[in-house]
Amino acid sequence: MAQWSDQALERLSGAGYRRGGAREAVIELLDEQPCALSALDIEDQMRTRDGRRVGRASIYRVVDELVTLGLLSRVDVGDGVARYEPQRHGHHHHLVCDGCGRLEPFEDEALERVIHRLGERVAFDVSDHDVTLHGTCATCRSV
Amino acid sequence: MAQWSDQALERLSGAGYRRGGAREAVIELLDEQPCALSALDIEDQMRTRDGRRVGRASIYRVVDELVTLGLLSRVDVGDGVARYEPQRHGHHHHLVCDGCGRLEPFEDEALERVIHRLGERVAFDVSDHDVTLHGTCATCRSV
DNA sequence: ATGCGTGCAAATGTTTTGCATTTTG
DNA sequence: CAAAATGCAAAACATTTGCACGCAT
Repeated sequence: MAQWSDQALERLSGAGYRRGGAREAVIELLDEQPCALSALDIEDQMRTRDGRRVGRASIYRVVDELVTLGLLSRVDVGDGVARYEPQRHGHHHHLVCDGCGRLEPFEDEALERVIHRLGERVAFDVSDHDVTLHGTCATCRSV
Repeated sequence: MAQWSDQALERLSGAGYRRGGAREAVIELLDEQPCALSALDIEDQMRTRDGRRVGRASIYRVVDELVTLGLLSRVDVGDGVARYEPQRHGHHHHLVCDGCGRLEPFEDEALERVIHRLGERVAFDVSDHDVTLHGTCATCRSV
C-alpha cells in the first residue's frame, strides 16, 4: 500500500526540497497517527517514543511546508492550538469534547456530498473544508 | 424587533451579572456586526469608531461569559485567532479566503439537516458545530 | 457598604524569526 | 562549494491572570 509518507517525500523532492532529518522524522511520525497532532505533541512523541530530539522551530517549518503543498491539513478546534494530520483521500472530521478536550475523528458520506455541492454554488474556489462538532463525551457526561 | 443585545443584557442580569460599561459596549458593538470579530477587532473598532477605550482583558472576559451562556458563538477558522459572533436563531458558517483572510458568512439548510442527523448518531452529546470552507475569493483568484 | 466589574501590567503558552552551524546535493 | 535544513534563543503573538480601584446594587 502506498503510504502517505512516501507520497509526501516524493512530492517534496519533486518540488525541489532537500531531504533533512527533521523533515523525514516529522513525516514518518504523522503517517502513523490515528488523529491530528499539535506541534508540541509531535515534539513530545518524538522525544518520548523515538528518543529523537527535533527543534521546535523545525517542526513548525515542516508542517507549514506540508500544509502549503496540500499534503497536510491543519485542524483548529478552538482551543488555541493548531493540529495537523495527513491529507489522505477519504478524510474525516472531528468531534471535540469541551469538557476534557478529547478529539475523536468521524466520517460521513452525506456530509461530504452536501459540502461538495455547496462548494459549487459559492463565489469562492473552495479547496478544502473543516467540520467540528462540539459537545460532551460519554465520560464527561457521567461525571 | 427584539435585538440580540437586549436579549443578551436581560439574560445577563437574570443570571446575576451587574451592568458594567465594558460589558454593555462589547455587546452593543457585536450586535451591529455582519460577521465574526476577534477580540482585537473589537478593541480596535471601539477605539476607532466610538472613541471608547476598553481594557483588553475585559473584552476577553465579556466574550467568555457570553460564550458560556450560549449567547455568543466562538468561531475558529484556523488562523490562530478566535472570533465571536452573536448566536442568533438561524446561524451561519464561514467561507475563508486563504489568500487575503477575508471571511464571508453563508447558510445552508441541507447542511444543517445533515449535521443534525449526524449529531444523533455519535457517542457525544453534540451541542454546537462549526463548518469552515477554505478557498480563494474572486479578488484573489484574478490576481 | 459590599463585592462585582474594570483596567493595567505582568505572566503564560504557542508560534515565528534571526542567526550560526550542519547537512545535502 | 553553495544552498538549504536545522537547532537554539529571542521575539512576536494572542490570551489569561493578579491585583488595586471604582462603580453598581
